[in-house]
Amino acid sequence: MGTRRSPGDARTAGSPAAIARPPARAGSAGRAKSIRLNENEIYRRIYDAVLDHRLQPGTKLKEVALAEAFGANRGVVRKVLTRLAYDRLVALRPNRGAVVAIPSVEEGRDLFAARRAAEAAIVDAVTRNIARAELKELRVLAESEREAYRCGEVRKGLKLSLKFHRQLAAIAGNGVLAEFLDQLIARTPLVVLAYRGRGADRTCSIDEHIEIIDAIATGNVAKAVAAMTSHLESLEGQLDLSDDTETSTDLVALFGADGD
Amino acid sequence: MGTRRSPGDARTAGSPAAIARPPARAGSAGRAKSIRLNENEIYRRIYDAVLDHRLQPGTKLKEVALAEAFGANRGVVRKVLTRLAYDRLVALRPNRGAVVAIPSVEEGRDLFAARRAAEAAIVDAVTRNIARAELKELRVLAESEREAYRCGEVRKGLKLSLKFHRQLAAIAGNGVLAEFLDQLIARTPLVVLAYRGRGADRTCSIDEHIEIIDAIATGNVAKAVAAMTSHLESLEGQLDLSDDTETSTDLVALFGADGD
DNA sequence: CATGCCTATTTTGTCAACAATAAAGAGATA
DNA sequence: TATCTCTTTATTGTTGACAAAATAGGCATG
Repeated sequence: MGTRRSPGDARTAGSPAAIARPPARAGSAGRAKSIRLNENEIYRRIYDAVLDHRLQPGTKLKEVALAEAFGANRGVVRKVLTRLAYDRLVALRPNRGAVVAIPSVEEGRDLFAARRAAEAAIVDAVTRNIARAELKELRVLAESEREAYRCGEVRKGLKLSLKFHRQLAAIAGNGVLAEFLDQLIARTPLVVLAYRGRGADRTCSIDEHIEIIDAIATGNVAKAVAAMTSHLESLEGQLDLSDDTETSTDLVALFGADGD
Repeated sequence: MGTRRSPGDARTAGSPAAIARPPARAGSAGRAKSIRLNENEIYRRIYDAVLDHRLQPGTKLKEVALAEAFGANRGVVRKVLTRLAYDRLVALRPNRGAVVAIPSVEEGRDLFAARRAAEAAIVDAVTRNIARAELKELRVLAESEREAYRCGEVRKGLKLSLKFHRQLAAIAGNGVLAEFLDQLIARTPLVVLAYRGRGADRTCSIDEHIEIIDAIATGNVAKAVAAMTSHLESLEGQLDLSDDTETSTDLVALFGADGD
């Protein structure tokens, strides 16, 4: 059952094989033998690939190619794609297959607004209830994040940065909110990737994380919430979410131009 | 996502056929002929059945029975169940089939807390931005809701009540938040059904909806948010979400009892 | 030379048979 | 009579073949 197409043409950043390969660097560079992976593992691989910026928005995800890459059945891949579509990480167009989702600017803005709402509630609860040990853990986490960035390990830093937000949600102790935030966090990298402006490499500024922790330690709820809110606003501010974009908008801009 | 236990046994309130039948009263009482339904319609039917309190938590949903009821393939039913599981409306136990979800007390509390956070953000945005026409629409909606309850049409009233909350989300204009709220709204009836205390029939008190509208009309953001918050708290207050329940707790209580 | 139509190939969607697992029931034994 | 085990039945899970749709490429035509 040949994928006979030449490797050259898919200029897609992540070839199926590259996605299938675990995030680790190529130890035995030769063959990533694709041992049979089960549904959850496949899901996790693709999920992580999106979080790691290894999958560009718009990349087509063909069922057979993925099936081969993961050494799995096509039906399994199909189920995974369905789950990812539910997470809004991929878009499933009827009869036309799956692509990595391309969030619209509006979706991007809504996403950040939703994060502000959710994380404000989380920080509120955390500030009222946090134990000393949990606070300590947060500091340790932030410290290793800073360390990762200092050593230039951006991917690890990014991962720890996400973990910081998740950890806060866990401390807040609301499973429903935590799950929602998880979905929002997973979608954020796609927005960042699609709309990053000039120098927006560091997704979360580490200093702001520490500011948040300090504010929480204060016990001042309003201050802690404000710290989180401004952190998210600063993150959003690094993006270019002005009204244009949207593929069709290219045409609109073209027609609207006075260049005739 | 635990949800094990089946204390009262699935004394299946809704037979598959009853679920399949559209919410309308039996016009031609004889055979609900079950014309082939597609995936989305089946999904909607079950979804509505949960919202309408026609499906009790814990009811077993067998694949073949549903397939026959809907005149559909088993594979289609399976996909629908997967989607519903993602919505947390059904619990999918490996190799043991699907049941209508039985939310835990903790999940119930988290759900209401999440609703407070989400709807506070929504009311905040709405109060700042609402147009006169939209305000008018809200009043009309609340009025027809009151009318439905006055005429004893509880099911219609309940549906309009949910619509009120959704409408607010729509006015707020944040698609991501609206979608999240939609999921929370869908799960609420299950919590109500599982934990309703004494006389908790009216799920949303209509007067409180009108109070919310009035507060929004004022333009006072804090007041509007407070109105929504207290509305949700009053709703939650009608439930019995004390710490017990949870099947395992039955055992604990049993062993802990001094009856020996 | 560009454009529209038609065929070939790729890709997705559906289904039905088969396999694996859990529930139910019968029978035996203490 | 209660309990345990073994067999039978019912239900879920998986796979592969088949059908339908969309894309891509070639061909004729204006």
